[in-house]
Amino acid sequence: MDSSTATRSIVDALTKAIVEHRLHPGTKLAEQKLADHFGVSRTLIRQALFQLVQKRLIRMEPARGAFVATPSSDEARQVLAVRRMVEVEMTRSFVRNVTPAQIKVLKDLVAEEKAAISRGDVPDRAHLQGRFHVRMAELMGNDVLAQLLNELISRCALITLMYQSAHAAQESAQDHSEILKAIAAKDEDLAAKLMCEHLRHVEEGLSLDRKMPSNNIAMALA
Amino acid sequence: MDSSTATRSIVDALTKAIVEHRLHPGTKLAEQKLADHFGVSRTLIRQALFQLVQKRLIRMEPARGAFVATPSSDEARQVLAVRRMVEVEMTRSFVRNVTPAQIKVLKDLVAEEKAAISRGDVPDRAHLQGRFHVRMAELMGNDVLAQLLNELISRCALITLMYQSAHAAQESAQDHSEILKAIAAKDEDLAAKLMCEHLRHVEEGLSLDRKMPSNNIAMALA
DNA sequence: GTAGACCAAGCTGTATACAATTTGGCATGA
DNA sequence: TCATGCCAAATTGTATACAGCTTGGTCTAC
Repeated sequence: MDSSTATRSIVDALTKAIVEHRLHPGTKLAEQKLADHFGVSRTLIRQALFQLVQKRLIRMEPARGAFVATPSSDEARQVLAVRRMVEVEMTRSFVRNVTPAQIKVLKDLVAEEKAAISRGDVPDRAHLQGRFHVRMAELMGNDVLAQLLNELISRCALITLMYQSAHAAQESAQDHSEILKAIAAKDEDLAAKLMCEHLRHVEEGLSLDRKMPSNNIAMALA
Repeated sequence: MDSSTATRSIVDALTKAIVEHRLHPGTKLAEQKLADHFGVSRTLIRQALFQLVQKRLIRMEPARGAFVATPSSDEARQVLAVRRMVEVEMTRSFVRNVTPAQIKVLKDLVAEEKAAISRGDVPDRAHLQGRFHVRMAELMGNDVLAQLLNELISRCALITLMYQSAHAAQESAQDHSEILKAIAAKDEDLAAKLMCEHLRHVEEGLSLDRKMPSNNIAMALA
């Protein structure tokens, strides 16, 4: 088995668990437990953990271990400020070259998102909420942009888990619908404005009450 | 010694060597040689290499090893497209709240940059060229933005090494001067326009002739 | 009963060992 | 002369060993 794949699959599994809110902020990630779970040695787990540190999804404290990141509200605001810079311009660029097929892709995505919300599926909801934005970047054919946005949005998943009120998810899906409508109408200014407002809504929707973390790693990764 | 620091210092040293053009695209990074150089075991080297993969500064081929990244011209264009999205908006935001002290910081930086160019110091030049942009983000107090820009600019350092013609560096420093002038005049639109044009200049300045890599790791890291 | 010291168990940080794969060169044969 | 096959050396991928630190609890002293 090649190097990348083994470590990478661990990184992906942990990333997914964190983004989908199955591993909560503050949860300790003990190396031996993860090693047992994945059936590998601690060597590979450590390699994966170091990569997650760079993705800002976990933090490592010297001699104490790895913990799921707990972004501060300051960090939350900064991430969203960056997303506004990037995504408003991305939306403009997207509208200029959008095709009907691309609109359909996004439309289906919004439908999935709403379905996940209405059936109360937290992992799917958290995942799909971000996919709308990443998918737009992918459809533009700019992989660098897509990967960058994917990172920012992974961090946002942690942030919304910590700070976002429950009903804000529905509002978010509705925003996506309206943005998509503006895109379909090729109204660049409106789409950009709605995207900007959407991201402001998310920021404004952040409150400061944290939920308590649960520490059941095995269940989260099952 | 704590985990982060040991591995991190290796990551930093290698990042610096790559960004400052002392390690050229395509150079093989043999683990044992790096381990000997840094006086540590391969374990730590591998941890560092995996982090560099995520920063897109190197690539790892299964069972073959790590090599300094050789970004395609497509990737170069995509990175610069993202930088335009981010930095045009960043410039606008910066102008709105800029202070005289901040302008002085950037002014000194441009002076350093020009000095490095005129004395033909390639490492300093490569490093300072990017610092102008990162410093602006830092001065805004948005660490997330600063780190993100730092990553994009590290990749750009590789790109300009591969594709940028020699005299383009001077042009770049001149652009920085003019952007700074517009910022000092608090002319938001002009500063944003100049920043956008600056990044377009960089992109247009890319040609497709690659330089040959040299493989002397020890000298590059000395 | 509380505070502080101390010890054992567990965990992290790093090095080393070993299996599996690649690489480069040499020999062989067309 | 050039292609092919094969073997030794080197390199990567993973596991394991071990030293040092952290943690949690117990025991003692006040």
